[in-house]
Amino acid sequence: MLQLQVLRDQTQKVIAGLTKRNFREAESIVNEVLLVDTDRRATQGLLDDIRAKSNADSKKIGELMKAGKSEEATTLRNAVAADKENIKINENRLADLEAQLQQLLYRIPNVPAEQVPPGKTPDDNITTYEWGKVPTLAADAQPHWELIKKYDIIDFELGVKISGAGFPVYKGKGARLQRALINFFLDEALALGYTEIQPPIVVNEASGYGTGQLPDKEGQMYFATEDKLYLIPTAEVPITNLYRDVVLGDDDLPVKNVGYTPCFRREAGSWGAHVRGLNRLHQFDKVEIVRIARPEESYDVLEEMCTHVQGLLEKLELPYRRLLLCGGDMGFNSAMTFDMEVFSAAQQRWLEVSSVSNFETFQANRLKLRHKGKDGKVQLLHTLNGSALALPRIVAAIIENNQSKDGIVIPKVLRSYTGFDLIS
RNA sequence: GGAGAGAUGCCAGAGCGGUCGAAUGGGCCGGUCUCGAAAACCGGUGUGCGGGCAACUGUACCGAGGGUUCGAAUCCCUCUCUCUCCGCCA
Repeated sequence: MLQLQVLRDQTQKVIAGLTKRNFREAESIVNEVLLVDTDRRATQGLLDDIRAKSNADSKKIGELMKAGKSEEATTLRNAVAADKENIKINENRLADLEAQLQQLLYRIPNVPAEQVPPGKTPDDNITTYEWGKVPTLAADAQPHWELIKKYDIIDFELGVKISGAGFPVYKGKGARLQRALINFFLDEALALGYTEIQPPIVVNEASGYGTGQLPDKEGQMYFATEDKLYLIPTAEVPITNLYRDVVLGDDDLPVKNVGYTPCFRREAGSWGAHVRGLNRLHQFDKVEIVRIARPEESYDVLEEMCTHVQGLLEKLELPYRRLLLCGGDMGFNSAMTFDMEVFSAAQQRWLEVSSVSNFETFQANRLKLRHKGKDGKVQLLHTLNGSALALPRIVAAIIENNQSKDGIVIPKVLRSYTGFDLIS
């Protein structure tokens, strides 16, 4: 959620930024916000004045009663009663305007950072870095959904039986590969000074609002109606919400958290040819890094996070490219996002395995996550997060790129974690 | 699931329906003292919104939401959460 103050002070800049991400209603909705806000402030001014008068009169009534001047007190009492009506009317009006404002603000996406290129589709994303050589596979190379059957390591049919489509069962070396990757990712983050968090994997409604899944995206989350709890779509939600309504001091910064959780996504209506096998699931595993930083440092932090993620891919010997997302391809909350994509030789396509974003104050404003310095000044912090990494597509890429006539070769860094070199 | 107790500022903990944004203690920050520190003493120490260049000022907030009253942290109702005991249990 954008800050009203920013909307007021930098109206044109905001509109220009929103236009960069093809948010068509930008101008009209921002103007509506400004209009409602003006009304809101006028109403509050009026309300405060009436309240001030009413408070003063009430106090006076007390004094008059004490002094025994009950007639004067009664007169004043009637005056206050009239004010009370007026207060009620304006309170309702104010609440109404605030709700309107809130709804409008919820609809406005974040303003892209300066460096974000304009554009509408993924074709407009800019490749800022590429690493590794795409392996040349044998002519009979197979996609992972064939290989997992061949080696019997991931079973979709079994998943369908006990849960449904998109809930695979990992078996034997498949399960061990999963566990190895999770541990590897966590250890790599810990080595960089991250604190490991094991959060709940269901969250309440307030948390959904805090990180921006609610309102509007409730259709993407599984919901336990009896207890009004949402299954998390990413660890970002619980880990970032740890800091909801929190004022951090200098000693609390920087915040560097890492957490492994399963993630649940309904992915309503997004099934098709491109989402075969592990490419898109209802439940998958992910190690997420979450950072909270001072505004002036957040872009350095973003770079640091990207470097970390790229390091993971390099250690896994997976060829990848780094994309700076264009305005039109960025998520609603993000000010700047880098995607890491791994090339799958067998599918002959790039697979997104990580998305690293700086939300600037967009989430912090909703969360009321602030920093209070030694000078006593309170300001919103910046939040960032990134996958480091999401498992299924990494697994898909490893299986496909490392296939050989002997079996699937486990990347060297993982071998101490898996306990085996080969899936055969 | 059953019974009871409670929810107040960074923490602990007071608070006859008006003088309570809130005693007191601790913590923290600043100062005096000191070569330095401790102790002691003095002062300061919430957030949102509105107005103001600012000093400052109006208003709201004592778990959340309603209600009674001229006036509510204080009375009433509902909800949420926490704690204790019992039951169940990984």
